[in-house]
Amino acid sequence: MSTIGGKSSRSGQRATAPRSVPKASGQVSAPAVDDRLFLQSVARAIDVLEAFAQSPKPKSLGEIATAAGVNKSAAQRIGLTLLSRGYLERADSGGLMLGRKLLDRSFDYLRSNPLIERALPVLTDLRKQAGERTDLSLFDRTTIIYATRLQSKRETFYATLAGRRIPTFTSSGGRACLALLPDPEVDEILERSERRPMTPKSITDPAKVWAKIREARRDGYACSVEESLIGEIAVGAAISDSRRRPLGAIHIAGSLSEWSVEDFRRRFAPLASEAARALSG
Amino acid sequence: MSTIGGKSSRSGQRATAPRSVPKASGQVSAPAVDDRLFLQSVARAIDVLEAFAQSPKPKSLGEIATAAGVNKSAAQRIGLTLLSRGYLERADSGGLMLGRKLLDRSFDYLRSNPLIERALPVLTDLRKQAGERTDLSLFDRTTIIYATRLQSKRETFYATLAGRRIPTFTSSGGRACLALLPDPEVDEILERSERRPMTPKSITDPAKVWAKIREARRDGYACSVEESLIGEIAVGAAISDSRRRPLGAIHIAGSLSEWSVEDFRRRFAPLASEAARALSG
DNA sequence: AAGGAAGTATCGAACTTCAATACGATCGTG
DNA sequence: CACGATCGTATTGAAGTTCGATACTTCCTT
Repeated sequence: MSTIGGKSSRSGQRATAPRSVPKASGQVSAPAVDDRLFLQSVARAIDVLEAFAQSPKPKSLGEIATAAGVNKSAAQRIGLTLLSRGYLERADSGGLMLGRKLLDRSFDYLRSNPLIERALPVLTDLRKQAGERTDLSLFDRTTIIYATRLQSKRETFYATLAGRRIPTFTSSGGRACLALLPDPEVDEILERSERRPMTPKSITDPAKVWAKIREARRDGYACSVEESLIGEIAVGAAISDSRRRPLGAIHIAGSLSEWSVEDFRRRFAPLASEAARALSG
Repeated sequence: MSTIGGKSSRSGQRATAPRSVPKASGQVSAPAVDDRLFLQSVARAIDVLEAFAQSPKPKSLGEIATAAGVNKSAAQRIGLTLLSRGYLERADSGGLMLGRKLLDRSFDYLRSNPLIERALPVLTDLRKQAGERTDLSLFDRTTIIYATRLQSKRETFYATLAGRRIPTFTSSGGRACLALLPDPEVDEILERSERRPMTPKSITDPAKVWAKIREARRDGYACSVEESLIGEIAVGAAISDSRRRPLGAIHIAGSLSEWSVEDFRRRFAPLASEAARALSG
């Protein structure tokens, strides 16, 4: 997957009306841009970086070219440029891999997001009080992104990393966010979502997801049991802005080996809801 | 700060020998690139993103242009391109701010780094055993980057975020890394480091830093007291590869309000060292 | 009402980028 | 040991993509 239009997107007709550039793929959310203001080489550099999302192993220039959908010359130019800036690094094998500089940018992002700054002390207290993993997620339409994760025990690798995305409709916090939206918008998001289940227990049938969302509207929080990880239960409560638009959610996650579904909900749902309310404006 | 050559870096002489492109600024570590394989527009797009490092607030196109050292037209093109890909977002104020997609890239990076995957369970156990904050940092010559942070109590905002950089010579883990390097290389790193103290207690005098490094060579770990944050003590032990080159370090950090320097060292230095040894190969 | 700043849009020039190609080195295999 | 396949690297002519100045509109501030 990569930019669609292949060859030359902006060629030939110079005096035409503004054409919009098609988005890469996947989630359709970012705004389109007038053709003549669109920088092809920048977009392709992004394609190269994003090519590592599928498999983040070191790649040769040829592999990069294939994965990013550019020719070898472009891979060479882009690769060397990103290398010189630290966004790619040389692997011991000689190939190119993602570079440490990427961490700097995400640090800047985290630092720039006021919600995260406000939420962190609340999350910390919550984790201490609950004794279970506590996450802050950011709502991004069809997916949510975990921005901060405070684990309490040993967790799976992916349960500890910030930046991970999960379909909104399978996650407790995501459903809590959906519960704040008007019906048509929920439908649109469900429509656009990739309906592949993360676990055998994932609820993917729109009707059943809708039932969970209505439940969340009633209760003020949402719950998911083994829908993103077998053996895990989570409750989530949405954080909203002043116009009650969802910004993200607070999650509390625990293990079914230690809790019954009912006990977990009873105990932690109020904590999550209260924390989320404190952060909403 | 941005690319140096201002106007046209690669103009005129087509048939010249390869010239290297000067690095942007700051840390000199990334390799230079042959002029003719260097993508100016990609580099400028990076400049734009990096412009938010100084102050991550939303910026107008004019502010971006100034901060990144490009003209307004370039800021417009780059800004819109990055916006269309989600690496910038529109702020409520109308300006542009960093976008959530940045988190995806750093997630890919974290996921791609085998050390991090191996270290996380070790770190988790260590945090549980120590009951104090436990960090994994990556060695990057003049600076270290915190890649994973497992807090135990309420911490300052910056002590919780991954991606943060700190001068190698002030950090416990950084000094433990330096202790593995040959003398001239240490000198070179100290030379290149920005010697601005992070706190009044920061040791910046090269001779005194060297004393700490020798101490680390003797003990197998390093210690820093209030050098990056007032009231904080930390011990760090280096993780090395098969050739004993430093890859990063394990840090254990606690509060001076709860520990004396000696007690803290005695108790946690062995834990950090053992964990680091387990991860070295 | 004037002045300023912001976002947006346009355009011709030409510099930067493009893609094909070539070269030397390495590697694994027949 | 030679062969073919890939790798990273480097070069080149062509032209398309990018450049930067400029202008327009809108919105605030003074």
